Amino acid sequence: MDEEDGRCELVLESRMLSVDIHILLVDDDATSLAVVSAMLRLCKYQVVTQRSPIEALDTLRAKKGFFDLVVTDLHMPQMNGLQLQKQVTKEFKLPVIMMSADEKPSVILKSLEEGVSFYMVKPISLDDVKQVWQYAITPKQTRTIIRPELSIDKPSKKEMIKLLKSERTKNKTKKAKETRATQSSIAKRKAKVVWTNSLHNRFLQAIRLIGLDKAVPKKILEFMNVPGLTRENVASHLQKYRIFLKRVAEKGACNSMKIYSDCTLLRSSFASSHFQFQSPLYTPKFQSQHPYLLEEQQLMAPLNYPSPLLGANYISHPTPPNPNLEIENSLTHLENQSLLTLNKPNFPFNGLVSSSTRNDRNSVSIENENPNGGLRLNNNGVSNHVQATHDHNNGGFSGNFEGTNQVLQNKNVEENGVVLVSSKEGNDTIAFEDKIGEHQNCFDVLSEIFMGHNHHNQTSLRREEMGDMELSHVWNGIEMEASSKQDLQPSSFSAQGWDDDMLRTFLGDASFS
DNA sequence: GTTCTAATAT
DNA sequence: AATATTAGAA
Repeated sequence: MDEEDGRCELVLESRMLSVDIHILLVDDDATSLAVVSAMLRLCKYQVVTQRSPIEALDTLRAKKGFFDLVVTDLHMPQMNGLQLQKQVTKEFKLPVIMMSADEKPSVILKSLEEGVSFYMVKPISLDDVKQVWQYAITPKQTRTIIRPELSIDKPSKKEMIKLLKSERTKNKTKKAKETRATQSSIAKRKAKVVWTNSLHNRFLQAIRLIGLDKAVPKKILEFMNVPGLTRENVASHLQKYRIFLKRVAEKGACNSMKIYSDCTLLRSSFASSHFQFQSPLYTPKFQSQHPYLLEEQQLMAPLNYPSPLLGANYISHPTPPNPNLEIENSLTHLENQSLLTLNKPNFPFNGLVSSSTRNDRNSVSIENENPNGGLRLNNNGVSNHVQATHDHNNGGFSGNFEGTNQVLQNKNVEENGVVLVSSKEGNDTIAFEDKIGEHQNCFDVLSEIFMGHNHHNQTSLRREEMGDMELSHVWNGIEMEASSKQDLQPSSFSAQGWDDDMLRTFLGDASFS
């Protein structure tokens, strides 16, 4: 292995960090091994290759502590990828990335369930490879937010072949040249922060706590309390977020239907590209299975804040309260209605959000927790229609309607993929479903609608844990949990429960007649 | 001098 | 399209 080049440079807070990521690559197929290895090296990882999983384990034993990550093929004769993963996790506590041409959801799910960190469908793209470092052990402090911006143009097939040739003939001059060019372009611009849904949720949470009017980059950064994130990162994101708010304010609630249909179109185009599933790194269950991830919990400690209505009590959470928070200055606004206004473009529901997977379907449900009125959905037996009845006793609207029809009236439901489905009677739940493999997890659609933000490359998928018929309440990341905890506070925070404008968005104006 | 924000670059 | 960078205002 060449020790001189192959460095992965990350820019973090104006300082250059140089981190070597050592990857053990296992694949019985020689061609595949060569290609993937070349791609990894192109992205400046340190790679050791191995044709046999048995020998791979020997290598790991011989060089204990040397590797940060194992990337393995799934189908191998002596020992398959999952067996290897099990052994690697048990013996070395190393993260394992699975590769396979198999894109059957059942296979992908099985792998993730077994504890694989990431599943890449072959043929592997350079984008896949660029992401790989995030699952390595080494750059702990940066893993969740900073990605090295390896400004390499996607090589054409010809270039890839050329690259492989130069690899084989060890054309070092050319390689060194390429490396230098790449590194100089890396040094020029900072690594991009990937605003994942969870990071964005944290951003929104911070804004809620501060108040939209007082939310400026420095303060948001302080509240977000995410190591490595800079004021500039937040400023940039805030700018985008404000543009989104403006757009929503200008178009008004009626036109947000248009936003919805735009989203579904976005989804359709995404659905044709191949799927990537990301492990739910932040769920406690996942973390408990992977000791090396426990540190991450501290890294992304949930925002915590005292509830003014609960006195000195903190909302139950294992982590200590955010020391940056000043109750007197920051939370007084929560006692009036401004939160409702704030919530509107973000997360209008006073309830719990979960997404899960059941059989071949993704589903997302929003459950209204407001005890004083809200939306009630009754199962009318038609799976892609929803019936809603508002609690009349509490001064809201009432009536039955088929929401899906209203929203998707001009669309072919089959094409759109996302359908509204009703839930158990009395559950106060709106649920959405789509088909795995044909469409993106509908959670991303909801993210787009509620938060004006959708990170298409990071589709997350949750497994159902309960029985067959019930949707499980698996939190979609730690920030969702934080936000649900906020919503569990007394309803004075969001006086109306369901937001009328949002209901119009989903259910159409006819529902209010 | 620092931070914010609109504009602009990548 | 998303994020970083910059320049001038606050």
